[in-house]
Amino acid sequence: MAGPRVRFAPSPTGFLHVGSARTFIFNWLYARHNHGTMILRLDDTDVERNTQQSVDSIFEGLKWLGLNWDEEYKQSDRLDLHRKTAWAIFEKGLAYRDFTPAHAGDAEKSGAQGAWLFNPGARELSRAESDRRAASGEPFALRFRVPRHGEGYARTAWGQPPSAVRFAEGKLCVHFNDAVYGDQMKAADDIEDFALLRSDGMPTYHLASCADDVDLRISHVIRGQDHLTNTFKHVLIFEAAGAVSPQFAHLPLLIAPDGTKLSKRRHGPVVSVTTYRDAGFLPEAFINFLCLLGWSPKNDRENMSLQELQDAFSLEGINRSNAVVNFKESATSEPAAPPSGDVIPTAREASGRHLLFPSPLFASEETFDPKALWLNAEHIRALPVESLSERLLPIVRGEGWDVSPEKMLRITQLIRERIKLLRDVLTTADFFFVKQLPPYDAAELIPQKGDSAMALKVLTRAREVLANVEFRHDPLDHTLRAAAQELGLKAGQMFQPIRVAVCGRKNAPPLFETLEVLGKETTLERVASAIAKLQQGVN
RNA sequence: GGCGCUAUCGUCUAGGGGUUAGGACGGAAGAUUCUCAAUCUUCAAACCCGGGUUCGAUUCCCGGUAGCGCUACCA
Repeated sequence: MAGPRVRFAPSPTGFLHVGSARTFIFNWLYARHNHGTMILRLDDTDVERNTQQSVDSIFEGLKWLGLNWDEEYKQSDRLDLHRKTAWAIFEKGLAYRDFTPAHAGDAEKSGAQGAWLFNPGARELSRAESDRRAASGEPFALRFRVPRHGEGYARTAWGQPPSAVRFAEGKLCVHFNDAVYGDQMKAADDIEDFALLRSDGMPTYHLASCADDVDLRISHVIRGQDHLTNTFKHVLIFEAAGAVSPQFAHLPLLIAPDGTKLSKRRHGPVVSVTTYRDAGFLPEAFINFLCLLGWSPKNDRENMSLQELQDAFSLEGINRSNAVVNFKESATSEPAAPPSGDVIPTAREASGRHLLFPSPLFASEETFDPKALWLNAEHIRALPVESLSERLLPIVRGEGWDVSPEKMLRITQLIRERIKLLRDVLTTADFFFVKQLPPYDAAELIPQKGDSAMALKVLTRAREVLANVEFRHDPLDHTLRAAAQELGLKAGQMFQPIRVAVCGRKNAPPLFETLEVLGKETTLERVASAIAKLQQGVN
């Protein structure tokens, strides 16, 4: 295959978060748009922090997105390649052993003066001396010998015309071109002698990443902008390894409304992909949303299918400034006690389950970026009813409610314009599923410009009339309107008490369709108990 | 501290030397309707600051400021 080869290379140190998901999606889109190859590579060289649990949750997130990849690798399987690459660089004289002990994580920031470049003495160590100390078992890190001004770099591998290393403005500079950020140049004297191999022999991220990119023939590296300045090091490694650098494209970062980077610690579950899945986002809507952060098709299109995204995607559409994922932070801060009942979906109350713990995972709708919700609603409406219904069914059943697929389909038609998240089915259509309506205030039964006597009159009449009508839309319509006229009421005044009696609330799908699905028996039962409720209130 | 990147409505963005600075979400108002939703109409809402270049800068250049990133034997 002649197309580009791109990779998504997460390090398994946590769940899949939205920023990583977007990086994955952009890589995928680029690969598919250009008939290339999508590679998944687990960058797991940090044995301390990697966990299997994290690997699992990353796969879980990717599986939900539903975007496939063509090849899969794990860096920990390829350590030999990394080491071989490192030592080849060493043999060229472009890396050296540093016997200086690693500083134990302290912040010796070298304060006022410039950045740290290398440890004194390590660079100049003769090869013989270096070999001797290594042979004696003394631990060392292998460091890259970043070309320095006045060190005769021309004698090394550097300096040939296509080199990334060149003189500019009297300084030795490293250069590369980024598809998003354009030409990038940095003085070599601002790049420290970074490590290739740790003293335990494990490759560092920089080395492993580049060695694998070479070996896997990666043509385009599309990743977060947090790697932009690392790229100077990478370009150096590629060249030292005798390889041509891939084309780089760095993505603007996704940040939280408070301007800081997204972190689970600070911002809670809204940064995890599975939260969106569990809240009832459609993967295609979530993908659509993420694509609009930091990329634009430049034609005002927003609501797009996967295929449309794939057709429209290009690196030129990526912009350079960070984008805010506009979720509500207050709703997600985890220790904040569940304040009042309104956080708890009524469906849960009704079913009497999970009552005590409104999991932050299912934080209210207001938690999510409004645009994400809007897009999700758009995608929900764009779905064929049958397929929407199929997705809703397991959610309803998961709540312990039994519905037949046939009934679910009819309900779906009534709610599809009324839900933003799949899970909203539980709060929007609950009255279709429960046998017993959750308690509601009898005052709700009272129509506009009416009193409880009017409500009683309406419901009493409705009970008589409904007992003798066929439960289909038109007969219901005619009968109830006629009843209203007969009672000298406006249609709305007639319908509202019935709606509340039957749904337990004022806001619900259209009345006749609702009654049709509910059926005569349930309807009459609920009207009867509403009448009882009213009579109770009167006494 | 050093180095780098960025800066258009609240948010996501389009645009570009001369525009009524466009779209979307969200907000407000109205229409429609048996409520809600959907739909439609309308409204409010932005070029970070200061210098240059220019007949003219929001756009180009420089400086400032702010935000973010990197500055690890993390990735």
